[in-house]
Amino acid sequence: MSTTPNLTKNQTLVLDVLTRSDAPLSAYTILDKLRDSGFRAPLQVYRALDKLIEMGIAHRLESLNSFVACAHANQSCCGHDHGHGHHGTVAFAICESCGQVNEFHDHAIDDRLAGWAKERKFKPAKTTIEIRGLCEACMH
Amino acid sequence: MSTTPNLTKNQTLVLDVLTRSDAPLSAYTILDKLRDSGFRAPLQVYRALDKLIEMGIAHRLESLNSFVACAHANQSCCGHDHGHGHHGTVAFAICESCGQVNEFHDHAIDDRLAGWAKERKFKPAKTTIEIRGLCEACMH
DNA sequence: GTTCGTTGTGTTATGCTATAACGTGTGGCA
DNA sequence: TGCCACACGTTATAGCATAACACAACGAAC
Repeated sequence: MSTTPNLTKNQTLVLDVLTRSDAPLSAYTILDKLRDSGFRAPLQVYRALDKLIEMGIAHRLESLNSFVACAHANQSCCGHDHGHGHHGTVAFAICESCGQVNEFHDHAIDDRLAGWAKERKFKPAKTTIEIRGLCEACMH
Repeated sequence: MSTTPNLTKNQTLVLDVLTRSDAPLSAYTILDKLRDSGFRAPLQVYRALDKLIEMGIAHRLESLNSFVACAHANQSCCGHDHGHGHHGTVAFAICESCGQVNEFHDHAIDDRLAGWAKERKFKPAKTTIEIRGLCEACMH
């Protein structure tokens, strides 16, 4: 049932690193972690990331210049399966203390943004929602 | 009634450049535009930008690594005046063809994000909402 | 199977974005 | 006067991203 196309060797390596990490990673950090696997240049990382993001398996966090594996890969959303649990726009809550990221989505927000866009005849291609702050564990 | 503190010389210069531009500018582009005014180093721009953003007079567009003047400076929002028209979170619609940016805010979205945060005891510090796409004029 | 286009890959070089570290100058204020 | 806070100036460096070129692997069409 999975619509995941087979990943290439480099894509698999990058995705594995992201999946094993509990915090976002920069492209250069990923590169360092993959030197033993034969990676030598940033482009090898960026090219793999581009594809993973295009497939919806990874996300870029704009406010951090770094990357995470999709937390909802291969999950359907609210009964609809669009491939990789592709649910409208994804939002991120990023703890500035511990670095942990919480990925979620909210149809009400999607609708609201879609409504704004429709009114103005603006055609959305990609939407970024990132909340930076402190998670419960770090507020003490 | 304005709560704007007096801006320093460098802050004024940077804000003027942003205000005159009809599209976001990168820090280095601002630097180039201010060489004749005596600017020599990126830090002069970044320091001014930091203050302007702190005051809410300018915004950073995370997905573009660039900056705009606040479109709502000195305006109150829905009857409430919090200084610089400080209304919850601001969202941006960015046209990837012409570069124009539309700044807006939506209380329903604010409420929704605040609700999510409250449920998880997450304390938001700064929220980024950016829609990239095509504006009406560029869709033809 | 050969030809050809597409896609992934490897490598070098370069450009853009942002901050560290240090020093100077100025104005307010006890 | 002496101190503090803050803006400013400068050099150097760190961190993020892509251009340009070359080669290899694969599949489709003939």
